[in-house]
Order: sequence, then structure tokens, then C-alpha cells
Amino acid sequence: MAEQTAKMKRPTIKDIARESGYSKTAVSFAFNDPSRISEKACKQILETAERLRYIPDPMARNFSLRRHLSIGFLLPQEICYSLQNPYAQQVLLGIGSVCEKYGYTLTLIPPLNESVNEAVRNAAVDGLITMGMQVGMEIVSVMKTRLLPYVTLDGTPDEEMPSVNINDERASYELMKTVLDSGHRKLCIISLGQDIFAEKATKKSLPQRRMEGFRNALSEVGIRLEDVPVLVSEPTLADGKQKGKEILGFKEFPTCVVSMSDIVAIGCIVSWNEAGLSIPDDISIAGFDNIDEASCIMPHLTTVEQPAQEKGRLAAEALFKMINKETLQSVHIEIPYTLIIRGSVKDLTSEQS
Amino acid sequence: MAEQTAKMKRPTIKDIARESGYSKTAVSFAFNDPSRISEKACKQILETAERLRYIPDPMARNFSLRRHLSIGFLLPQEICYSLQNPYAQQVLLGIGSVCEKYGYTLTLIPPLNESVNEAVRNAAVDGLITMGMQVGMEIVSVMKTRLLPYVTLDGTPDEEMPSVNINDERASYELMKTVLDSGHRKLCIISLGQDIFAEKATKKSLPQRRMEGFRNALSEVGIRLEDVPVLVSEPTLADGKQKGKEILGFKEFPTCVVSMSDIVAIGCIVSWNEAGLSIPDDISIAGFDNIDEASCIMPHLTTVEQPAQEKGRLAAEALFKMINKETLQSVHIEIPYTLIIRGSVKDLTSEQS
DNA sequence: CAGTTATACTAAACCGGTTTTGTAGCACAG
DNA sequence: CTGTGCTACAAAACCGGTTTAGTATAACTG
Repeated sequence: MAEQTAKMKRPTIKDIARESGYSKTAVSFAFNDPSRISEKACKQILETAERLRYIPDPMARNFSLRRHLSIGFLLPQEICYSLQNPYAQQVLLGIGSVCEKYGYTLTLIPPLNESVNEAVRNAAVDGLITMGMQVGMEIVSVMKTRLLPYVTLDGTPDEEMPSVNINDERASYELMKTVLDSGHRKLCIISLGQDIFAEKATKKSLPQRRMEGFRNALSEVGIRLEDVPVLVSEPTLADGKQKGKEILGFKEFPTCVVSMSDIVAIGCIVSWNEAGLSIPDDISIAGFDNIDEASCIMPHLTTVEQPAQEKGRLAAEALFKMINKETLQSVHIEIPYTLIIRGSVKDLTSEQS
Repeated sequence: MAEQTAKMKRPTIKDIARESGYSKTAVSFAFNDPSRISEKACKQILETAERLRYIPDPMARNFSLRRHLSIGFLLPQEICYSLQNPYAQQVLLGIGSVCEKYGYTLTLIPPLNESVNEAVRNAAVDGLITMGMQVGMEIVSVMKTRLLPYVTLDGTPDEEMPSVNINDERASYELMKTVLDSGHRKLCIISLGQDIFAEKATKKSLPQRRMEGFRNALSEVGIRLEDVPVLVSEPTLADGKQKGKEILGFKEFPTCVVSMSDIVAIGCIVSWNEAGLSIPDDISIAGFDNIDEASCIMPHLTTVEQPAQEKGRLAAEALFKMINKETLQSVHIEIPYTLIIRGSVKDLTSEQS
């Protein structure tokens, strides 16, 4: 009876060797390089393996071969939080499509015991894609110590930080300019959450870069960024709704809200709808990302399109190049964005106030 | 100079042992069970480790401890295909939230070389969550051979197939009954894609179970299921649009389309809108899942709500019980669904034809 | 004070593969 | 007929941790 019961341990390469009368080496060759042994031996070994239902232990193979066959997507927060944003989901899909191509799996890595560091120390992967990482952060040194290749999305480009980004400063400049060109002057900005591990970032983070773009556009019409109210929101629908409500309570009611994230903008619209406001007549709003929902909600959202899937793909491709030692130095990829003007920002210039 | 350069290999436990003057065992204890050695030894070892920037190799640890600290989400098709459906994304979030709780990562496992079997053979995980799996499929035997615990969602419950499901037959009966009660008689059904690995399924698959529900409701008004046109769609927006177009070409135009998936239903609506149809006046439609987009699109979709995140959570919890040997026998969980009636199905009974 | 027990450590086995090294036996060239 | 090279295999080392078994010393016990 070669049948396998729950109590039996799975057979190992040793069992196959013993049972087939050959050595471990021969068994290994039978599976990985049959040309190294005789046809007869190969046949016998594979038959024995089949009979004992032998499946090589992936962990042992990977350990021996010093690889994991998986890359990690490092999430700054809990999975069901980070991946709530359709933008992040699209990035995920992009990364995923490249993983398949290389025969890799994709490991989602949330913080371990609330520590991103811990998660990186323990991650069983051949490389990491991170979001919103900045130089100088502790986890950068962990990845370097582990000699783990990494690429960051929406982070701060730097010689020790391979990255894929759009030109955020320019994009947000254009977005803000559009809003201002429509005649809006009483504004409110919704920025993105503090980078949770921005301990000692030296260069400009993504929200900071976008803010710079806003500043430049604003200064052209004589508005100081410091005079514009700024809220900080997590990129989730729930937090977006929250901020929307908050804005309703402003004494100085803005004519247009500029959000750094579509999902937050949509959250605002939802809460404003609930409050009976009509958009864009009562209040205008612009977003960032051009997620699918932006063209689903009424009115369609004026936003900056950034190709999220493509971003994920490019980051993953760069990572695999590093894993395969094709590229040793740092990569920096800038991809194009598109300003998308739709109905969520009212044109105040064409009407008589 | 204890600095680490790219060329140097990472230090191993052996290096720390040598450098600190203690044994490998002592180093291991220093990290995992300091009470087993003296404080002095522990301090010296940890200092040495710090100095040499030693990080224990996760792969080696896991291999030695016979675990992976990751569970797998087995996808029937490519990642960017399977996870396009918001329903699957929600399931993913649910699974993810449980993984975090147990300190595990979540590995997305697409088919390897187009083979789900290959993927399962090589999966470096402690357990698997699958979607739409049926008994008798080859991968079931692979999972059993590997002694890998598994739970299936939307599969065919069976003693050897732990599962989490809603009562699909009953839910679709109710959905179809609602449509029929609204007076619709000329229908079209959009079923879900063939289960791609349904080689020799013995019991009823999810689309089959839902079809049974439809059949029961239809027979009550004297319609034979066989007389209703049925399309089969992949659960993606793109394929949904495609089916929508296809329906536009029908000679016998249906008054209502009943889809087994919201995303497909939404695809139909999009393509009908493009064709200038007005919904539900020109054609009605009902879906299944109640994804977020169902209440975003106009008109809001009449559908069956199934708590996708909750499904993922329950499946993951059951899986962890099996991994931790708390449950040895098979689990079957049935969770409640809710019929949600909104504007996408026109009431034909209240109007004079 | 002999015998037992605890403490603090080390050596060696182990996890299950792959890979290097070694060695028969045979074919073929010189 | 000897030396060289090739084929087909086996033995042993290796990957980097954990764990078991074992040992020396110190501390307790009767």
C-alpha cells in the first residue's frame, strides 16, 4: 500500500532514492536535469516518485537555491486599509501581471506587529516594491542590510532609492492652474496622510512635492499657500467622507476643494450629496489618480490621470532586472500623466456673479 | 571596518558565533529564547550581531521550523484578470485582515505556466484559499498530497472540501422571483465562466447552483429554463460590455437581463448607455454581489448582496484553525445574503402596456 | 562530603533539497 | 596496451537556521 494517509509524513527525496535504488543525486537529476542520468534510471525514479506521490518540497528547493520565487508588495498599513484605494489596487494588478510573466508569486506584506521594519526583516521574498518610501528611513537600511533589491512607487527619488513616478510637482501645478483658471479663489486642499515612516526624510515626500506644485500655481495669482486651509486625509473613502463633512463646517466655505486623491474626493462628494449639496454648483472638487470611479460618479471628476497599472508594471520590471542582476545601479523612471478636465469643477468665469 | 558592501555576503549565524566567541546554539537562543543563556552572553551576542548587521535569514528559519508564515490565495487566472472583479478584491481584503492578525503574509498565486496544478505544487505557503474549486479536481489531490490545508470560496461544498458560501440556489431563486414579480417574461441570463478546472466535477458548481435557483423561480410562472437564452461571461467589466453588445443584437430582445455578477451587469449598462439605451426603460438588469459600484452607477443595481469581505475573513479564520490543528475535520460555513432591490429593474405591472 | 540538580554552554544532528567532488567502467586515440 | 575522456552514478558537503543530546562547572541536598 503506497497510499498516503494523514498521519504519514510526506516522502522526501531520500525515500525516493531508497525505494528506487538510486541516490539522492540521481533523484534530483531526474526532476531537474534528466540528461544527466540514463533513461532507464530516470524512468524508474519518476515511477517511484509517482507511486509514493512525491512532490518536492518547495521550501527546501528554494532554500537550497537561495531564492523565494516571490516578490513582496510592502504595504504601509493593514492590507484592508492600504488596498481599499482603487489606485493601490491598480498598482497591485500591474505588479501582478509582471510576476506571472517571470513565474513568481506576489506576496502582500503588511506591517508585522505594527512595524514595517519587522515585516521587512522577516519577508520571505526576493525583492520588494514599496509605496511612498523616502530615503533615510530605517527600513531602507534593513533592505540594504538584507541585500534585498527594492523599488519604490510614489516615493522620493534618490540615488539609493530606485523609483517610478510621474512628475508630481508639475502635474499638481497644472491641476491647480486649471482650478484657478476657472475662477476659483477660495480653496481648500486635502493632502495625503503623513508618510507613516517618514522619520527622518531628507528630501521631499510625495505630498510635499504636490504641495510645491500647488504653491507655484497659487503664487501666480497672488495667493500664498499658507493662506489656504489644508486637511490631511488617508486615501480611503471613509476618511474622504469624514473630510467632506469637516469642510461643511468651515466658516469660510471654499468654492473648490483640491484633493491629492480621487478616492478622497469621491468621499467628499458622497458626504456632500448626503448633505443635500449640488456639485459643482454648490462646491467644486478636483482629484488625483483618475481611478475608474472618477468617471462613474456624477459629476465626473476633474483629475490627473496617472497610469497606475503601468506604474506597477514598470516598478516590477525594474525590480526583476535587479533581481536578475541585469541592472546594478539605481533606476529612475518618470512616466507621463494626463490632466483630465470633466464636470466637477465649475467654471466661474463664464457666469455673471 | 564592519561596514557591509554590496560584494560581501551577509553574515550568518556562524559568523556571529565565531565573532562573539559563543556557539551557534547560543546565538540562536539569544534571538529566540534569551532565558536559556546568561545575560552577559546574550548581551555580547546581540552586540556582535548589531555590529555585523546580522539579520537572521527568514528562509532558513522558516525551513528549519517547517513553516512559511504565509497563506496563499489561489487565483484561477492571471492576477490582473482575477482581481479585476471588485468582488474578488473584497474577498482579498477580508483574507488579508485575518492574515495580519496571525502575523502572516498573503501570497497571491496565479497559475504557473498556465497550470494551476503547477502553481499549487510549488506554492511556498502554509495553506490555501481557493475560489470556485470543486471536488474531484486534480489540484485537490495535489493539495492533499502536499498535506496543505485549504478552504474554498464559492466552490462545491463536500466532506473533503471545506467551504464558505451563501445559499446560492436560494438567493438566485429570490432574485429571479423579484424579476418575474415585476412582470418580466422575456429574459436573458448571463452565467459565470466555466470553472476553468472543472475537469470532472461531481457535484454542482456555483453557476449550476445559481442556475437551479433560476430554474425553480421560472418554473413557478411556467417558463422552462431551457427556453431562456444564456450567455456565459467572465467576471470582468470588459467581458460584461461585450455581452451587453451581444444582447443588443438579439432578435428577441429581452425586457430584463439577469446576471450572476454585478461587474458583468455594469459592463452591460455601460455598453447599453453607449448605444443610447435608457435603463431601465429600454431594458432592465439585475446583478449579483452588490459591489460598491452597484450603488454608484445609474440606475443603482438590483442585486443580491453577499458580504465578500466577511467571506474572505471566515475562510481565512477557518484555514488558520486548520493550520494550527485546532480543527481537523472539514468546515462548512453558510453566511446570510440580502436581496437588494433598487432601480435597475423596471416594474412592468404598475403600467398599462 | 557524596550525590543530585541546575545552569550555561557546545557539538552534532536535522530540515530536504542542490551541487561539488569523486569514482568506477567503458570507448577511443595514440 | 596505456592514457584520456566520457558516461552514469554515489558520497558528501552545503544552504543557515533550530533542536536534541551531551558536558563541565557550580550550587544545592541529605
